[in-house]
Amino acid sequence: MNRKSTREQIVDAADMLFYRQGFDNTSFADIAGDVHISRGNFYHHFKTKDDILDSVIGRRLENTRKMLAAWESESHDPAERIRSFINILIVNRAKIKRYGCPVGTLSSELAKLNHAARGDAGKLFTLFRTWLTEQFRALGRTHDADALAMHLLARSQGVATLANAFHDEKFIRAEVRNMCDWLDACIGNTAAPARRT
Amino acid sequence: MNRKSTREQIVDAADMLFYRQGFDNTSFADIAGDVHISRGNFYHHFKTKDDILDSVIGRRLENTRKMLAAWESESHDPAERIRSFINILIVNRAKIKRYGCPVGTLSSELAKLNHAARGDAGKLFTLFRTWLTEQFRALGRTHDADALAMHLLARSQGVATLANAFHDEKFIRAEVRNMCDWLDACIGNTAAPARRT
DNA sequence: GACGAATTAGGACAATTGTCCTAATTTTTA
DNA sequence: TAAAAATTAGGACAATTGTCCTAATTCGTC
Repeated sequence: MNRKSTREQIVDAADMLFYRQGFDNTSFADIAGDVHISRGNFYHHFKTKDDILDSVIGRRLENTRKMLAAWESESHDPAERIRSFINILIVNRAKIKRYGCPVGTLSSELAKLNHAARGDAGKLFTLFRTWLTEQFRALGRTHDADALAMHLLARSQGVATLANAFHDEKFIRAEVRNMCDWLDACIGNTAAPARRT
Repeated sequence: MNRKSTREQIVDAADMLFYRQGFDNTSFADIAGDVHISRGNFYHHFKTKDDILDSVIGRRLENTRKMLAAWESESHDPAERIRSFINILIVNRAKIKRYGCPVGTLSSELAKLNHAARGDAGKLFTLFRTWLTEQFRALGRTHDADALAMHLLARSQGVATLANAFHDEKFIRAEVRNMCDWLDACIGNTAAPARRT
């Protein structure tokens, strides 16, 4: 048993619903229905809807940090670590096909809403960017590590967007192979490496 | 003078607002304010908000077809045509930085809303996909033309998403160079070509 | 200039939204 | 067990939403 606190349950449900339906499109009623509490009960745990969003983003940031730390402990090889990043597209392929990338879609939505939490959502991207940069630097690509990190980040974003638009999991697999080949070409090679498409 | 019809003005304003603020986040009041008409006037031109969305998507489809036709008439070289596609990231860089890609963000939003016009919005992607596939086929990449088209489409999507998230135009320019290099490596070469990052 | 059609303004309508209050209930503490 | 604190339910509240009705106005045509 050991039930989670109501507050935790709210953040859990909100996290999932914001991902599946979008932040703006998710109402207090939606979350309340999921958690099986009354709508009026929210105010005791969160003052505003934006407060829930802040908690959700905080939770995602924390989970992401844990995931990155896990990848670091699983392998000391930077290339293998980067492959762990690339591979989340495969691990989460079913959800990505249905709802897109949780980081990218939230960032895009909050940008359109011109929402105050825009910057906080961007921190999720920064987390991956900084971490990837470190790995590429460890690979010896000291001078263009950040550019490589951004490049890889962009490609995984694009894959998620198209996989969602075309409802295509096979495309994810093909592009993951593509990215792994690209990574192999990067390894221990400062000059122009070969690749295939 | 030769003023546009009210209906056209509504679609114009809706097109812009849906792009900048998102479809769901744009109200009748927003559009009415832009066109300077009363809110009650809408029903004479459109029965529902979804009807406006349909018109906006239809307009975007038409404009996209015109753009593709223009690129075809401007050059008979498939590679040059593909470069025209890549270059829209540069042409629209300011808007992309602020609002992301109009195709990708609409597609993502309608997916989250589970909106009926999801499929229609996807046709915008299909338009680019089919056209790019034709160009790669003309380049001699007959067996993997569609994969190359999807790959390029995904990369431009990712660039738009990250440029928006990080408010970074320089990144757009860098990735456009990157994509052009990749294209050069594709030209007249069925085997694995060289590239740089 | 008069008539009919097209267009427009203004507002009613029910539904939903986020917010916030109060009272009841449960849980914790002494 | 009794008092205090934390939690919950239910609903009020104003604002906004998309929709749709009616009356006034503008327009083109004879």
